[in-house]
Amino acid sequence: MKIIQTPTIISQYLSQFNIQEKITSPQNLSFQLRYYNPGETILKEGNELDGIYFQVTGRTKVTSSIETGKSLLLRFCHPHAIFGDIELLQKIEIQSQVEAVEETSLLFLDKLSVELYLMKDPLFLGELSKHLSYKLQTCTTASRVNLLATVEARFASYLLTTRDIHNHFGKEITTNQTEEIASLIGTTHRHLNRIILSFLKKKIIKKEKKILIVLDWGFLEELSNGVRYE
Amino acid sequence: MKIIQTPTIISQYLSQFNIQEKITSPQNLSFQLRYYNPGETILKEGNELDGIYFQVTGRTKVTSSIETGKSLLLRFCHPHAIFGDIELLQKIEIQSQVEAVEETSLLFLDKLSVELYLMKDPLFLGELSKHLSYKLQTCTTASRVNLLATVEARFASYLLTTRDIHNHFGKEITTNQTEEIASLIGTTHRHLNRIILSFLKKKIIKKEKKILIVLDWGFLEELSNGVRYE
DNA sequence: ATAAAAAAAGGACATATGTCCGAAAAGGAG
DNA sequence: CTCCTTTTCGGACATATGTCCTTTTTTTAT
Repeated sequence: MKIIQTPTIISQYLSQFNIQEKITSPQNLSFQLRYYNPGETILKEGNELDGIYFQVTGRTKVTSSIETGKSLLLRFCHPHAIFGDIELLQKIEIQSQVEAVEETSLLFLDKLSVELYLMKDPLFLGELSKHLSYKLQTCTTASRVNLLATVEARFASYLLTTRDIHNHFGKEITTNQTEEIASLIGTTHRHLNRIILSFLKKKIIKKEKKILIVLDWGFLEELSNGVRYE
Repeated sequence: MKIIQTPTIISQYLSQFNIQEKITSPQNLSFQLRYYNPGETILKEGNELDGIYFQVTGRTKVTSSIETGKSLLLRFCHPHAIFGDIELLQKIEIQSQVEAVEETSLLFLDKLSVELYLMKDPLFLGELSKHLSYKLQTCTTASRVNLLATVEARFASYLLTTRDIHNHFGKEITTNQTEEIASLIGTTHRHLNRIILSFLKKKIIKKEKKILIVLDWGFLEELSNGVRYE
C-alpha cells in the first residue's frame, strides 16, 4: 500500500469521485489517497477501523470469513463504493475483508474527521443512506438466494460476475483458482470440481491447458437466476 | 388495520417513540397511527410503498418470498424498527413482506413528507443510517450463516427466537405451524419433521397433544451458533 | 531429463435434504 | 360409535453436497 498526500493529485481524484456532490465542504477535510496492488488487503476482518474509504479506481472483493478459515464472497466493488460505513456507525470492529483484485486507489478520511464532520453533513448522510440501502437490498437478495440456490447456480453467478472483470482478456479463468473459487461461493474444492466436470460435459465451458473458457454464457444466465456478486 | 388521527393519541405515541431524538421538528409533520391485529399484513411485497413506518408497539415478522410462493424468514422486529426505508431511498417497490405477529401499532408518515422533510433532516438521516447499518450487519451475518448452517441449526435459532415471543405462555409452539415454520427457515415440511423427530429422541423437546415444549434450551443455544432471527 | 515434492483431480462412501406417496391420526356428520 | 373426509406423519428413494484418501498431473530442484 502506498499513501499519497500530494494535494494536486488528491484534488484530481476528489473531482473524479464527484466529491462535491457527496460532501458539503470537502475542501475543509484532509483526504489521503491510498493505493493498493492486486491481492493486497485493504481492510482486515477483526481489526479496528481507522477511517472511511471511498473507492476511486480499480476493483475490490469483499469477503466474510468463518471459523474454519473459509471465506465467503459477498460482492465485488467498483469505484464509488464506500468501505467502513457500518463499522463507524455501529462502532464495531471490521466486519468483512476487503481486498484489491486490480490496482485500486481509494480516498481515505480519518475516523475523527468522519465523526466531527461527515456524520453531521446532511449531504453526506443522504449519500450514505443510499449506499447502505443499496448494500442492504443486494444482501437481502443474496441471503435468499444462498438459501435456495444450488452450488451449480452460485458458480454460474460467479462466472458471470467475473466475465466483466476478465473480458479484456477474453473470458479466461485459470483453474488453479478453483480452490479459492470454491471457498468463495461457499462450497468445497471437491464439489466445485464435480460441477466443472458436468459443465465440461454439457459444453458450457471448455478447458485449455489450465484455463477455463466459457462457451455458453446464455446457459449460465439461466442457471444463475439473475444473481450477481456485484 | 385501523387508522387513528386523534392528535392527543398521536402525540402520546410520538413521545413514547422518542421522536424528538430522531426528527428535528416533528411537530411540523402530520403522522398517523396505524394499528394492526395479529396476522395482518402491514407491507405487501411488490406493492408500491405509501410512506415510512415506525413501529411503536407489538412485534412484527419480516419475510421475503420466492417464486414458488415459499417465503423465508428474515427477522422479527420490535418497537423502534423502521419500515420502508430501503424502498423510499432506492425508489423501488416493496421488497419484503411485513406482518404483525402481535397487536402492533406504527406511526406512519406519507412519502411526500418523507421526501420533502425527512430526507433533508440531518438528525433523521443519522438515525436512518444507524438503522440501515444495523440491518446490514445482521443481514451479512445471516447470509453467511444460511450458507453454512444446517436446517437443524436454523430450527434451533427459530425456537430460541420464538422463546421470547411466547415466554409469557411457557414456551409453547403448536405443531400445526410446522408447515409454516418449515418454509420460514427455508426447508420442507418433511425435513423439518425429521429434525423434530430427532429433537424428540434427544429429549431436547417434547410433544404434548399438538404442542411442542422445549426442554433443553442450552442445547439449542449450542446448535444455533448464536444466530437469531432478530 | 529425472526424481522428489507439491498441487490438482477424482473415486468411494457418508450425510443432508428433497420428492413422492401411502399409512396413520384427527375431526366431523350422521 | 362408525364411517368418511381432511390433515399430518413418516417410509422409500433420489439428489446434492461433504469428507477422506488415493491417483494423476504439474512443478521444481538437481
